[in-house]
Amino acid sequence: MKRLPLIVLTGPTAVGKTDTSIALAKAVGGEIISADSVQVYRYMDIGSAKITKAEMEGVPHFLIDEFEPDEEFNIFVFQKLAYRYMEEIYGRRHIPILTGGTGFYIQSVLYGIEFDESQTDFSYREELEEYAARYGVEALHERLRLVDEEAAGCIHANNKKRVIRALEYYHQTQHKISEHNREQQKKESPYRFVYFVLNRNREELYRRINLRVEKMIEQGLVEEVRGLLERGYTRDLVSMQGLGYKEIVAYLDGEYSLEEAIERIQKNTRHFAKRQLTWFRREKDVIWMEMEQYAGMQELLERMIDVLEEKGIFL
RNA sequence: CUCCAGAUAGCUGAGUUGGUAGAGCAGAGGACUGAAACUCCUCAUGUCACUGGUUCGAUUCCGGUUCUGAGCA
Repeated sequence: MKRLPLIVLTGPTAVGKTDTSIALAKAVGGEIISADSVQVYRYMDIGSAKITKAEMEGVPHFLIDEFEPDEEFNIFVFQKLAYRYMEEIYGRRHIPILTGGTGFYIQSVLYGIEFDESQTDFSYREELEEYAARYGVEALHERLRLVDEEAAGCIHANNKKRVIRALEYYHQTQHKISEHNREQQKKESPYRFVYFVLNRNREELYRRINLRVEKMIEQGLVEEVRGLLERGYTRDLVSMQGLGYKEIVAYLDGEYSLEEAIERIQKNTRHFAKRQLTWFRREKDVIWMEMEQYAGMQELLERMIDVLEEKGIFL
């Protein structure tokens, strides 16, 4: 069975993925699938640094602007849609390029992680949430230990969200999530893939992040958030937890000044970039591209195409 | 000028009734398998401004110096 080609292009936020993805897509005849948990939402453009129609330069893009901010979107939904689009792209004899900063999403597609068909059980989550509020996170963790000792050993009691998910998993499937995870971890990718991670030196990356946040404000991030609130999207939505959105909402609610909101967005974005790098470091078969090693886009592109040829992507 | 207050980790602060020091933030590292731009874990030797003195021992007490703030001119 011949493995299908897949290009992954990722890296920490503000590293320069968007520009690179367009150049690469044009060079290899690729179509882009966005692996970004915020750009999928409509009306969230400035804060998510969403690519504009003009910047796309005619390259097809998927999973951008496909959901309303109050629709449920998660990795399960993402994966299903990504596979659907990939099939279409292969049908056109094009190469899918998975681009975006959500490492978890990329992993789910690349390794074909299997998810249970059952729907998110919000009421059960809420029930556990209340249990934790009443008896403490330790007690909740103890409940997990009773049904899945291994998972309890891996998940810190303070990590309430993960503890709840592990309990939810057991509740829905009668199986231990730790066993499920162990099986999924063994998986080999069914694709002939190249996984590029763009990177640059930390100071430079942080400088770019700080600058980008300032630009977002100039471009009207505050107005964008105000618009979202006027449309009725509230701060408790998952989409509104996005970087830049939650802080501006808090500012508009009078919790702190605009200046402080800006500083918080910058800080939180730096932290996010750091977490992304931790994720990518752990991924296997990753090809790191240090941006400062290349004089410009042309040079970077040439190097990437060399790698693609070596790996037999164009076979 | 002041029988005034302060000078402690990159920043902001605690503290040591004299036995060489803790926090928060920043920063670094890590985890993550249906909320993932989420959530969570780990990481501090710093001439305790400088300089004399008292003391077995001073960052901690006393004197002086420098700087900062406040006040008075």
